[in-house]
Amino acid sequence: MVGTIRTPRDRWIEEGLRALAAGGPDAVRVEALAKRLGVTKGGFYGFFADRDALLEAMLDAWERESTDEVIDRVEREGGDARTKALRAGVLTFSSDRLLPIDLAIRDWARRDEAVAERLRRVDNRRMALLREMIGTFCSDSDEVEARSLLAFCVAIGEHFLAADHGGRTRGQVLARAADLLLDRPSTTAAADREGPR
Amino acid sequence: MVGTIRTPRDRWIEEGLRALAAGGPDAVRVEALAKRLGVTKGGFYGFFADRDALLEAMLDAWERESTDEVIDRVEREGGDARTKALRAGVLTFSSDRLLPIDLAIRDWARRDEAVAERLRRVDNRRMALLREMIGTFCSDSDEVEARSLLAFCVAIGEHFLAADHGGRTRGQVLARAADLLLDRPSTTAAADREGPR
DNA sequence: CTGGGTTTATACGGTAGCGTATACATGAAC
DNA sequence: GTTCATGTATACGCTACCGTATAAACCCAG
Repeated sequence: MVGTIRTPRDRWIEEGLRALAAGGPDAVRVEALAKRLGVTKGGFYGFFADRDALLEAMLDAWERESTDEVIDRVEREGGDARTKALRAGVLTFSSDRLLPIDLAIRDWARRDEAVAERLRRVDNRRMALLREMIGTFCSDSDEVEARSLLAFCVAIGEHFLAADHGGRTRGQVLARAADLLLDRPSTTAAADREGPR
Repeated sequence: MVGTIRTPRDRWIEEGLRALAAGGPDAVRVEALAKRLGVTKGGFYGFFADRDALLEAMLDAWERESTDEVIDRVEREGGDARTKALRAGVLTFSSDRLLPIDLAIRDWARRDEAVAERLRRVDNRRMALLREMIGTFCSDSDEVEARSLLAFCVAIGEHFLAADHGGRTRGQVLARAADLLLDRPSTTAAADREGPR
């Protein structure tokens, strides 16, 4: 090793993910990233063969970060299944950093089969966590699957929806939806109902 | 009127929506549309001031088509609330034409406030239909809202999810999820099998 | 058949981005 | 202090696209 690396490979990936989150894959442009990093694109092609190689590396980083790292951390901190699955969801879907990247990749996957394949791997691991959590209070495996899908869809779909809720906040409605999905008596009930089934 | 219009304004909008559905707003490029229409961009600037004007017109067309037209048709064909809301959903979310446009606009709305505002108008009308349908069998308005949100999120989120379901098809799991949301006894009850519906 | 308005083709200048080539700068090793 | 690999700046050719200008093609009215 001789010359000091001022802008290492990881910085390009990090900045690329930021651009992806902000504007989708089309917004990941080598010269724009360089400008944001305060350098020119001179060094870029030492780390990456071309723009596509950066996109691949970004997806690698995202995939690792949103599966292994999240799961490692969840396992390390322990707790029961419900606690762990909840923490996994929080780590992913409440992260100002990971969430926008996640959403951008979901849209990207609709148009690129290779991206869809990666997303499938990640989503399957997340679904496994959801099944584990919901399986703690529901024994019908078909219903576990349905509730897990509902939970996952709401975690994602919520961010693609623009509807208002007549005086209620989105958070309030989501809380009530979680009660339904997790088969909890509603915490805000009036003349109250009960969860399905 | 003299010269015949070979490529009327609507053709540009239609082709623009196709490009939007296929590749997002960045894929709507004047010269690319012209090529697909078999002309050059010569006539484009007679109909539109610039590319942004086309994007606006596309959004206008989409907004009208996915609210007024759907709702007119639903009302015209009649039926009870449940039937009508269901038909509205089918018209929008089972359309090979409208669905991909809808999804593309949802992603677009995350980055453009003006698009988000339009989406809010459309989504609010759709939510109203859902509330109406779910209100026919559920009286707690908070729960109606929660179930409507869940239904909407699953209708959208489903397309942004890549997970598998362990032997089941996505359709089967969705059918069971619909049973839960609509408070129907499951049609695929506990111990048995068979397809959706 | 001719005139005139409308649509389209073609050509242009400008910007932005990719990928390459090449020279410069840096700092650890010797 | 020299060496030298490595990261960086700069310049280049190329392509794609935008928006404008202008000329050609077209079609209907008269």
